[in-house]
Amino acid sequence: MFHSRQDVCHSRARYSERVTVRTSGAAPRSDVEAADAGARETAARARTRRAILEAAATVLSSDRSASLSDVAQAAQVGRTTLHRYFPERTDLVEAIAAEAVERTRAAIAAARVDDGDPAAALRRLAFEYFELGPWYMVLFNEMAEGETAFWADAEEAEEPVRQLLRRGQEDGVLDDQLSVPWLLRTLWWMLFNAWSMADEGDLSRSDALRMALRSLEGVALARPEERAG
Amino acid sequence: MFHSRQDVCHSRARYSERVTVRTSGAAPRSDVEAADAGARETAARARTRRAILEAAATVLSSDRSASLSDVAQAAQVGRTTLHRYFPERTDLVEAIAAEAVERTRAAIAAARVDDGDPAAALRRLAFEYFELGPWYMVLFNEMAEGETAFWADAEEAEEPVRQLLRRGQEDGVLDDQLSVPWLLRTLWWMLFNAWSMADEGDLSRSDALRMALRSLEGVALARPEERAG
DNA sequence: CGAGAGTGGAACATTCATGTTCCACTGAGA
DNA sequence: TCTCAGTGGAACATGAATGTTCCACTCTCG
Repeated sequence: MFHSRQDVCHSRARYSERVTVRTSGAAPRSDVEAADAGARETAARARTRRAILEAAATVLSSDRSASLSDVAQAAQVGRTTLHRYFPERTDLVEAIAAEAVERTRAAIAAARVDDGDPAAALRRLAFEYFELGPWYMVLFNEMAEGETAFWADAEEAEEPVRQLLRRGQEDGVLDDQLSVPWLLRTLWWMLFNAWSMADEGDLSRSDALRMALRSLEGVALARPEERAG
Repeated sequence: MFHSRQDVCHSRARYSERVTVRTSGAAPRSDVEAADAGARETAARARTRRAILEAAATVLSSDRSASLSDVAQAAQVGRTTLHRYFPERTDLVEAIAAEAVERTRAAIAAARVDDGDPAAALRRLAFEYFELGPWYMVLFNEMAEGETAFWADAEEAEEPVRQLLRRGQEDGVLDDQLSVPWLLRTLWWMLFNAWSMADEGDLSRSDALRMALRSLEGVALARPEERAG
């Protein structure tokens, strides 16, 4: 099973091999070499790279089956150029994943998850996470299986959040009948729900966020009145 | 945008045309004709059809990018045979969609959504819906855009559920701060969450269902203590 | 004014899922 | 036994996305 994904990986491996194997004596003729040299990250290159990444996040988040042409077009960049920066689709997705993890860390830091009331911290976190919408939508669309490396990174980055949830449960502020992984995933799903409804235009972004927060609190907050039962 | 999906539809239209256009006088040589004649639904054909549909639901729900070969293999059927029953991928997905809507109606009926306490009815419904897992996972995987016909059917089939939610809100049993569409989608997302976690083996099916129900109630049930605020 | 980085476009090769055809095999019923 | 529906497998055709190369253009910087 999962042949298609595997095959993508194979072809990538084959390509990388071809690139790296080239002994330095060979004529540095092709465009790939130029890209390789550009690892120095000129200002121009950095800008282009950002544009592509940004566009990719937007396009791939709203249309799971968008082609690289679509991405290039959205980035207002030739398909060739796109390939210069991200030789294969995998590379692009990996870059987006890296960016997503990066932003996740930033969001967690900004939410100050270790400070004060866990419920308030969770709320702050949800606000921050909400901004990551497109980035994670891409990942959930593109990466069905495999890509274990990314998920490991993401899990590690979210460790503080898990700690927050545990703390909340211990303090009796959060429902301890629900497991930490469940709560974490619920957080994400709530935000996905909000994102997609906002995307489809059924709802304003702010209304979506409001409902997501309210729902999240409904799920995660301890339910004192039930404790008797 | 969304070219690829469109193109699939185009090719399908082209094919159908070719089939239907054939005037009855032509020599009934090809396999397609045989399939056409088999519309009588022999017992054997019905069984094969079921097997394919069932396998498709299983495979396509757990692996979004599974090929028709994978499906055929899972159904223990030749790829040729699969194409005899469902000439194009679209046909297969449509059949699954139809089955899903069918089962949705059945689930709603079984849950007796119009009877008694809305909260209890919602709980019953969640139990019933939980069984539909694979069928809907396929649809959410395959049908990114378009397929409006299906979604219309699905929406129509779920009208009783919307009515239930409205009733619950009017009775003060369900939270009226959350819109009915939001609640409905939340119900589905909760179940998805449960399905996927169970699929990945992180959780037993029953634990997953338990948490989903508890979470759902956390979201949907009115929160009396907050009413003061 | 050159030189070279950065780019876009046309074009080609490859790969894969898909759709389609044809033929041989099997088993159940007339 | 003959027949025929149902099937599987090999094979070919197609179309799309992808990966890759080459060339011409346009800037900017020396």
